[in-house]
Amino acid sequence: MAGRRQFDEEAVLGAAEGLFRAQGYGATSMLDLARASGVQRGSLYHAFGDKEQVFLRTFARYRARFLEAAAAALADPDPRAGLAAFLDIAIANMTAGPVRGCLSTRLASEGRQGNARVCDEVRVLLDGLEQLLEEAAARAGAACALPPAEAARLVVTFTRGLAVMERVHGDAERLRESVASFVALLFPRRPS
Amino acid sequence: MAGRRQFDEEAVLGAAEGLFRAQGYGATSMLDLARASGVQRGSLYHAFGDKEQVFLRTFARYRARFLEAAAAALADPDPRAGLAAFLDIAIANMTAGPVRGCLSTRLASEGRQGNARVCDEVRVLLDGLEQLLEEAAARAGAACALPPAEAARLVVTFTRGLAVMERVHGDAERLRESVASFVALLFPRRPS
DNA sequence: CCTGTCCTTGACAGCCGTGTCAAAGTTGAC
DNA sequence: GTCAACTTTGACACGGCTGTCAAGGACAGG
Repeated sequence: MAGRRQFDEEAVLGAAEGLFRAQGYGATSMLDLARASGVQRGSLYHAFGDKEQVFLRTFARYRARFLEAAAAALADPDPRAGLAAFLDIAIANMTAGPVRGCLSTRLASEGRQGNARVCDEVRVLLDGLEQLLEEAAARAGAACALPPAEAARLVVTFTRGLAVMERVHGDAERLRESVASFVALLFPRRPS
Repeated sequence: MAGRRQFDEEAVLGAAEGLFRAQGYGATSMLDLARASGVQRGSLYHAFGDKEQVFLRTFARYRARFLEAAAAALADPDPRAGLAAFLDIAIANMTAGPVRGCLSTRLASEGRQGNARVCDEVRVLLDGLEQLLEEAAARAGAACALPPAEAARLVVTFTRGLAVMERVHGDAERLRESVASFVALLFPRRPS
């Protein structure tokens, strides 16, 4: 029952991600994490320190994965298609799989009141995303109806709104309709 | 120390609104409500029943106030100005005063996991808002770059995104910049 | 004045969550 | 084989939150 570490750290972080995503940071207890991962609470304290550390490890993993996927989608040579692909990923990210909800938006909503460190980490993710979007918008040139910086901020803000609407309606199709409207607005079809 | 009710119910609901706004539903305890309102916990249970009832009373009051203000702003004969005025109100709603944050977005983020009843109430508010916006967009006619229903949903989604960004950056000016970009997109200036 | 009704207050039991720790077991290196 | 280092496990003390309740005070109507 002891000796070398018994549990798979990746599996724990995966379980933690699901819980944080569904319940947020504050409402998730170490007991929840222990139950969901099948690891004793004491072992988690021993291995990670406390909940904040579990979170930081979980979120770093999530952020890397998310930004990588976003960059890949935005790399499409057609900027309009790239934006659409990115937004598709964003929707899939919050509606696919057993656990719904957008992790970063869930965390962001708790604000600094919840945990300042958590809030800072979310900001880093959103700033990184804004950077990617701005570069993509810059590549798009005049096809984009707004200057790159403005477009990037608007897209970030819009995706946060999508995540909130997912919580309220739980309807992925509805989100896709909003995305279509939004893309049409930001990348108007040229009357050629 | 007893006899007729000692406290002002409105004052209690006002304090409750501030707490729910800043901390959300789940993270606000009856003890918090008691401390913030200066009313003993037992009295609150006696007068309201439980936290959910306090919430429902608080939110009904908030919703009526918010929708009324929104309708007033959107009544502007110039639809573009109406939308801008509404978005100004939305920003003021989440950045003015001692307590920051948007109540409905904070609540929405907790989703059904938090409390299904709470989520339902928020949906009622957002549906009501969408209705108002759709009517305003219909009045705007071709000045609005999207069909009324799509425009309305997009505006609702966008305001939710604004609320999340407020949590992350706490910067009202930044929100106003996003609003300006968004209005420009939805109500493009005619090259006359 | 008296009585029923209502409100306030402090206390209680029960549950949950945290963070710590000692006991006990396992492993790998020497 | 021995030993040190490490992990697991259950237990503990502590504090917060909930919902309830009995005791007691205050008010209004008869």
